[in-house]
Amino acid sequence: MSRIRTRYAPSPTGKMHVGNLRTALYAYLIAKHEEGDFLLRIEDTDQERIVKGATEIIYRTMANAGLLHDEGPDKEGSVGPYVQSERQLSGIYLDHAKKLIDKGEAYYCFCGKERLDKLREEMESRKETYHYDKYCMNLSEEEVKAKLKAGESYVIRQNNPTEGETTFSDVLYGDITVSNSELEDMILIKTDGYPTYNFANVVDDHLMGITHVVRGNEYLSSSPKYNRLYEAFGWEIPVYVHCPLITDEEHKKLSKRLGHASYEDLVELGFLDEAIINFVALLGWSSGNNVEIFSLEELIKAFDYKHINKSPAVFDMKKFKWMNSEYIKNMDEDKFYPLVEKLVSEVIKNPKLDKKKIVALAKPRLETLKDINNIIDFFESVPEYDKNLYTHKRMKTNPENSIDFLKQVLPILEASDKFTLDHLHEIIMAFVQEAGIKNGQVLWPLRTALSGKMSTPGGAFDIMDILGKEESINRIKAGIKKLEAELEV
RNA sequence: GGCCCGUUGGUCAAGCGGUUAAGACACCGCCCUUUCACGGCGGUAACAGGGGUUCGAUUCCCCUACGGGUCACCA
Repeated sequence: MSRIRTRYAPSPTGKMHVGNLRTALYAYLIAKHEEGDFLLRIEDTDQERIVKGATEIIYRTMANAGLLHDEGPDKEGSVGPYVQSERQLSGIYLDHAKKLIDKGEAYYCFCGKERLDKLREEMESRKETYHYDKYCMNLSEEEVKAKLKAGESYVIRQNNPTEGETTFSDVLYGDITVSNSELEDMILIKTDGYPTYNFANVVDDHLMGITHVVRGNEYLSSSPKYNRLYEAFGWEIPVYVHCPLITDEEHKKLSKRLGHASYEDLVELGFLDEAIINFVALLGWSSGNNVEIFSLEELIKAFDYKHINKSPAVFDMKKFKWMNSEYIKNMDEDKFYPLVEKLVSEVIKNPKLDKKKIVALAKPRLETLKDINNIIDFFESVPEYDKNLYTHKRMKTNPENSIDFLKQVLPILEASDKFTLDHLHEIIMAFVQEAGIKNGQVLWPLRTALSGKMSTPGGAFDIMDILGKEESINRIKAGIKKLEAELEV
């Protein structure tokens, strides 16, 4: 067995879509599982669609995701260059196309847009599927030479048989056979001299020694044409791995409109790199032994591409959020804090508040990084709230008795010189015991007055510990005032 | 429309001729608890339909239905 080589071959046309990311990930995992090579090749043969900066996005995304390539434009190997527009300069694509012409497997075509449009129209009106009609196949060698000499613009097309059938094999989908009459004489070299994706892809995969072609399901139906190209060249056909689609909740292809289309969007929404990789890996693949949380290293070890699913997978935001929260919970505080420091600073301005403590408290309850501000904003200031927040059925508290409880604890807190977690716990609990009431009867009103929120990270003690004595007491007083004002008839 | 592919609970998914058809997310209930959450325990919920093959089909074959992909000088 030769060394496995896979590649990720994106076009620099924008952000990195989740579907592409998964294709890249699977290609990476397949190679690394067997200690093979993973290459990055930029397919920029459509000069019009190139988006400036898109290549940088690809580099950045791959790096952030941890999908490090062994060879690529920025990491030269022995089969470079790794950018198709650069490869084009040496004329390899045209040379290869000409080899095919010599073998009768391709031909020059001089048909202009007008004729093609007309042809298409005619066929459509007859309800036939459009196929190029091999018109230029009938040109004699002399005619071709004359046209070339005259400088007529041309393309080179693949010459596919019209009878018989072609079979190709995919590891996941098995043998797929199509009638040759379905095969279009696809264009190999465009008028501008650039190869089409279809052609460059095959040529480069072969020249770069790619053993496993990993790509999206959408290429499944064009694969027979690729096979014919390999056969025409007499090249060894690679192992095909066509990955299933990723869809949205409506079972439609993921789109940008949903806001979770690209890797960058997900990061923007507050998802962690590791969680994204983990989740995307599980969209279409499973380890088979009930493990779901995988680091990239663990994925490499566990990944067996023969277990990739055939059916499309829905990108479920809920499960994704759960997974992200798992990663957040398990992260070291020191590593986590820098990730949210900026966000937290937008909300917590009071220099007396210990942001690290606040973050530590909020961390276990986050689904995404972005959630944090809505959870901790009350530390900065108490929001407007309804007095009925003081009502708690199980604690048997209500606005009326909350006033009493708050008034009773207030002097105890005021008298305390220490405001540490332990000490607060001690003095409040002593009071609770003495008064013969339930913990919640004093703690619930306290927490409400301190936060003005239905739910908070941590409890009354944690909040007081962070707020400090002065602010805590002010808030409790404000709570009493509010209740008195609102209960007054 | 032609061609190709797919179809196990709401979602992700185990299963690869004989199972009480796993597990996870979500949902519901209970417990824990100063709230929510976390955590623990439990529950509801699935083999698209119809024919074969077989002693026996979720597993193999065919048909239908539904879903998706593809039909460019885009990748």
